[in-house]
Amino acid sequence: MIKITFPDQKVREYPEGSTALEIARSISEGLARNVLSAKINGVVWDATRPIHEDAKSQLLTWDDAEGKSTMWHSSAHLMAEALEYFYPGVKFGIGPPVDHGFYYDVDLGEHSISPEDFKKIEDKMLELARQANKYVRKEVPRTEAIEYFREKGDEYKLDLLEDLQDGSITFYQQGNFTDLCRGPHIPDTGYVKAVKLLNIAGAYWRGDEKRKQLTRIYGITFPKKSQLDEYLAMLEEAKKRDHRKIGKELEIFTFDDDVGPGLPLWLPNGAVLIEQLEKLAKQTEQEAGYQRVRTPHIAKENLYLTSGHLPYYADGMFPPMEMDGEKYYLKAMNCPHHHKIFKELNPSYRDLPVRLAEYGTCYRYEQSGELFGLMRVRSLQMNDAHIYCTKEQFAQEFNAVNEMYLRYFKIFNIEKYIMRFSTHEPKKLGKKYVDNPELWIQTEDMVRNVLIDSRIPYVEVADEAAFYGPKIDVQVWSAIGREFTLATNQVDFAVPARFGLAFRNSQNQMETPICIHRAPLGTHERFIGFLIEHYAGNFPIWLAPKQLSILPISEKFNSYAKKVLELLGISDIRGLVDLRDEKIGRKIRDAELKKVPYMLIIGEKEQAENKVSVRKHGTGDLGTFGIPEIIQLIQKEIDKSLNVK
RNA sequence: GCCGAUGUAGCUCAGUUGGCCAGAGCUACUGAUUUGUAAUCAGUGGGUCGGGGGUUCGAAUCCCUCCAUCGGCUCCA
Repeated sequence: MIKITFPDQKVREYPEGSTALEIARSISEGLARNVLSAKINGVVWDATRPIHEDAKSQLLTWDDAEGKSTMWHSSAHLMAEALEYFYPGVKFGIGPPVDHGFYYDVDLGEHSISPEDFKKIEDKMLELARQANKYVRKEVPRTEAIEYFREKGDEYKLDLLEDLQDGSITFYQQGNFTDLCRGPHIPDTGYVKAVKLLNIAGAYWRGDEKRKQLTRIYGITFPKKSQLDEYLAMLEEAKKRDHRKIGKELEIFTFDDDVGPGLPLWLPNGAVLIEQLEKLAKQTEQEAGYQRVRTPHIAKENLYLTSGHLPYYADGMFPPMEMDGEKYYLKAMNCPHHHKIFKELNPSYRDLPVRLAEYGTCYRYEQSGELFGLMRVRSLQMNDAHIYCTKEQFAQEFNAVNEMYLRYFKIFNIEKYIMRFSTHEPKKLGKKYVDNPELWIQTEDMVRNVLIDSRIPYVEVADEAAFYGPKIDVQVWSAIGREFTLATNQVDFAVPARFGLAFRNSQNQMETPICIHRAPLGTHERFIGFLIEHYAGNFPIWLAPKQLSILPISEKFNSYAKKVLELLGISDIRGLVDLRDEKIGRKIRDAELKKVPYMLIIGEKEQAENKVSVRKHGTGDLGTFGIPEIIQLIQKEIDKSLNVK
């Protein structure tokens, strides 16, 4: 007998060799039907794999992320079986579960596949699923595994076997399909009740662009048909939030072929958004002791040779222009210019920290395939500043920056994010990273301590640092689920020395400052793109391009409406009058569709009483207000949004 | 940059096997209407069918090429 400990700490005894499925059945048949896999002593196992020793056990169902993963991993095998049926000789790369579904990388050889083929593959998968074929685990000696895939001619699996030790190799077989796989899998294919193939993409073998590109097929499966319908509905909803769609509808930005890819044109509404954002940032930074500077968009080659960017990152910059026998580059970052300003200021330790802020426009040559609406562009305005401080001041400065991030997140109601702390990889010192092992460790410790002390949740990832120091990136997700860096906070202990930056310390010795690169609002392009999706275009009133729309019932009230707009304008309220010869229902509809926060309706009664009827976007009629009252209402709402300390 | 898909009026789209001057709705403009909380009616205008080249008696439709966009991969200082 073995002792099984459940998550609630209850212990029960089972015969040696029992499976998670049998354990589930001993509790209830219903549970047994839902068990997809189990966590045995912290490792996810097949529900049908015998357990031979005392263990902590957690049964995994569709409600557990790991249960879903098991299902999707098995679904990848199911899709592989269907693919092999239609495309004999297909070779398989890897086929893992992902956040929403699974994919399989395949080499179709002579064949090709398009979305039109999805239906027949889905149908085949469902047919195979109905057969409820068992997923059978088999431990295989390495030589036998190699023999199997050599005979099958699958060089990708052979490549994978290169990295595997004898004794750790397992095959899983269901129906007519056998795969090299560590598992685990669901008990049989019958658990799959709904299948949807999502898209096709190219993917390099082992993620290496020098290797062959395979065809990646994405799909998702569910244990219930209704769950698939819900998922598809959710995808449709997400598409409605897409900043590219809303950005067009609300006339925020556009791209033009003659201007160039990745070079956004900000329409008047978009310009208001940026200006409001900058107004907030300037105010925040002024309070935090930053000074504003301004620098040109280009610089001579030598600046980037000094900074060390050119040898490493020339590919990411626009090619140089030649002028008077000199090469000039469009700046891809502001720091070198700011370093020069620091040098000119020639501060002593008494003047530190020096905090230089500039929302400089930078140009980066992103690969054409990388461009993505406002989220990934070639001209970008960084919410940039560089803080030069002493080692002693570092922790406090770094912490203050993090606090500024958190304050912004509160203002924008950003709740779903991850702080990603990127550190160096010692083996790559001198190549990818500046060769100064002590400083790396010392700086990373300083950053880690700040994070721990301020109890900011974070994840640490090795080998993702900047070449000049560790960094913290704030990761968020777009409406369609793509992850990207919103804000960044980087430590630089290397480049200031390259620029010969120094200050005189209290002992009258020259010392190199540490530099903190920080961009809490990332780039204004990406931040606005994110905000459009975050708010689905329903901006808080302080940001809204038009805060209200004044809607006269008929032409007779146009002049009173214009007067109201003028009065509101004196209080810095942004609005417009809908002077079109349309009925009020139409004007309201259009203002609602444009997501204008407030509509002021003006007719005979309002004009006579010197008042306005207020309708709130998405809410409806609020009743009649005097002009001072409406000003107060809006100003209160703005204060509430911005004063969140 | 790579794989795959897409590109028709300001916007959203139809035109699916090549065949009369390329269509619709919304927008815009003109007129009528003077309107009370999510679309008033009528008329008018608007398109090098992404660009270039080719096949054909004839191309939005077939082929080549370039550009852009979309989904991924790679990249992201």
